[in-house]
Amino acid sequence: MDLNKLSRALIPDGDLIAPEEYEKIYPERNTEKGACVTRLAPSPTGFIHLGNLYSALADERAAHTTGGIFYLRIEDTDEKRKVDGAVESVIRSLNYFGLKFDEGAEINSPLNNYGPYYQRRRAKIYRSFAKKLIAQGLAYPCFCSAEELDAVREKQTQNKETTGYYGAYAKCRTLTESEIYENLKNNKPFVIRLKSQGNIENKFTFNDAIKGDITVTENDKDVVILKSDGIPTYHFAHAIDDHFMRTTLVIRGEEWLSSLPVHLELHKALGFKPPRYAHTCSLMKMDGDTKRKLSKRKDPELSLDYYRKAGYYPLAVVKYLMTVLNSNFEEWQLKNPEGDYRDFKFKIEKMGKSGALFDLEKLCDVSKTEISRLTPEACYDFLKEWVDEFGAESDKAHFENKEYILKILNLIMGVGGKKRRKDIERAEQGVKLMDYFFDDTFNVKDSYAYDKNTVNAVLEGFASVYNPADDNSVWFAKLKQVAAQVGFAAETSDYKAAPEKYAGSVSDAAEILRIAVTGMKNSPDLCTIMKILGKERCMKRLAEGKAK
RNA sequence: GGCCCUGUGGUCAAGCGGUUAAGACGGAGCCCUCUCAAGGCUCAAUCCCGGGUUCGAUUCCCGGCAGGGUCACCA
Repeated sequence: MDLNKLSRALIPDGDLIAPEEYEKIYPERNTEKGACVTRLAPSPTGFIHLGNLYSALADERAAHTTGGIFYLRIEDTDEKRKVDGAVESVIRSLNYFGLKFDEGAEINSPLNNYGPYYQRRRAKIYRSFAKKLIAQGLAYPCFCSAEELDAVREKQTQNKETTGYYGAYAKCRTLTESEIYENLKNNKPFVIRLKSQGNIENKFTFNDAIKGDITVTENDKDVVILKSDGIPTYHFAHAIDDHFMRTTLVIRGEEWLSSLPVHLELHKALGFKPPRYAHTCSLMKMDGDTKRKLSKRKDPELSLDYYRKAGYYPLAVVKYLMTVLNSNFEEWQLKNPEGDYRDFKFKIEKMGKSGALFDLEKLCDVSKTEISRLTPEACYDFLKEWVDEFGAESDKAHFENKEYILKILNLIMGVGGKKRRKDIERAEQGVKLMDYFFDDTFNVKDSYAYDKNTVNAVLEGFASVYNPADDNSVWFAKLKQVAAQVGFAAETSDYKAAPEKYAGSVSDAAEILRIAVTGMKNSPDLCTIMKILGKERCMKRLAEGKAK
């Protein structure tokens, strides 16, 4: 059979560039030795969740800790998956979490010499190589219909054989020249398949950057490389793109591990040196009582927009993910509390071999800690940004008064101060925490544990002696005095020694006062709160807080 | 079902033939204290099971078991 003629018949495109030329068009990158070139290669569904960020972070760190390049390629070979605005959404989401691409789709970069970065726009490259493979006898046309393939698969399943297009099942592998041209003449749709040279009996060991040595068998499936619409499958596009975009480290989910033999064979057939692979374990989620991989379809609450909306501090999300990525990150951070996570020596080899359960509680802890380290100004900016986008009207109005919010953050939340409080775990909840500082959102949540007379005696008593100029000790001394007047123990120790002698202790008096002023049993330092609220507002609350 | 990966407290996990089996989150308790938060201290809690190899296995080997992944003209 004249294979050159066949390749021209199958790929008649007149505008193809010879395969050899591409080595010159996309030369090796002149990065330093050891530099990793990595990529994020999403399909343009526009929906990215925590799992994607996790893997993107691994890519980004691997590149940027080695002086390499992190680029964005869009795998849009499946038309059905396309969503408008998806690419911008990916970039925006990643930027929000501080991850930046050096190169790629929709990135304005001087490094953009390896494009186009959309696979659909690379059709010529793929077709040029498919043509070459056909001419070499390493690929062939397959005219089987979906129905025929289904029937074969069903038969294989029944016979408990491995499903797929291989060996004797690869019907079109042995088509005669005249059969092929007859089919072409009849415009019968076809795909191009790899003519696998592998043998399923042969095992070989492959080294994965994360999993270590993995023993697999050679591929013997004649996988589709060009679909009937002339667009490549993932496998073929991956081999060509990662080669010509000069990716050195392919980091991808472990769901790809099983098709690794295909990819290796494809590289061999194309004459490419395969990149290093790192198959990451996916982030898991508890579903009932079993673990399950995070899923786009099933877990919309894990979309990155969800975290933005809930107001998690973006850096905290990244740091949480870092702890999952490299478990020694946490220790490093403990030793370098001021350290930028970018200074941590990320190692792809240190990544865990088993899927980690996503731990929301831990994320919350990291988020709280990060926010507590902020200066009041930085915290204000963070909260303000959230309020502008997601806050209620009342929140927006409150945040117009920056000085007042800063006072609250500074003194009450202890943000940035020595006496750190970790009250704010995310913007949504932090903003709510401030409600009682404003008259329109102040409401009484807790109720008094004492009778009307006692409550009112405490409130009236304190109102009559309160002076906002008092410092903390004077303020507390006055409270003790009022407490004693209504039959409470002025010293907690006295109360503990003989509870039957008192109606309560000074802390009970404080509770009454606290409920009147903040509406809650629990709050930060009351004396400071009252100073921020101002005398007028305090007196009003003391008066209105009286038991009816 | 075939094939591949994984298996240390509730969770994330150090460990890499001999350890009192780190640390973090969470839990419990105590201290501090006007309550809460924070902080300090303390405690409970782990090597999937069975065989080997070895003077000695969490660690190495084999077999189970369990969990995950994958078997498309989807990525």
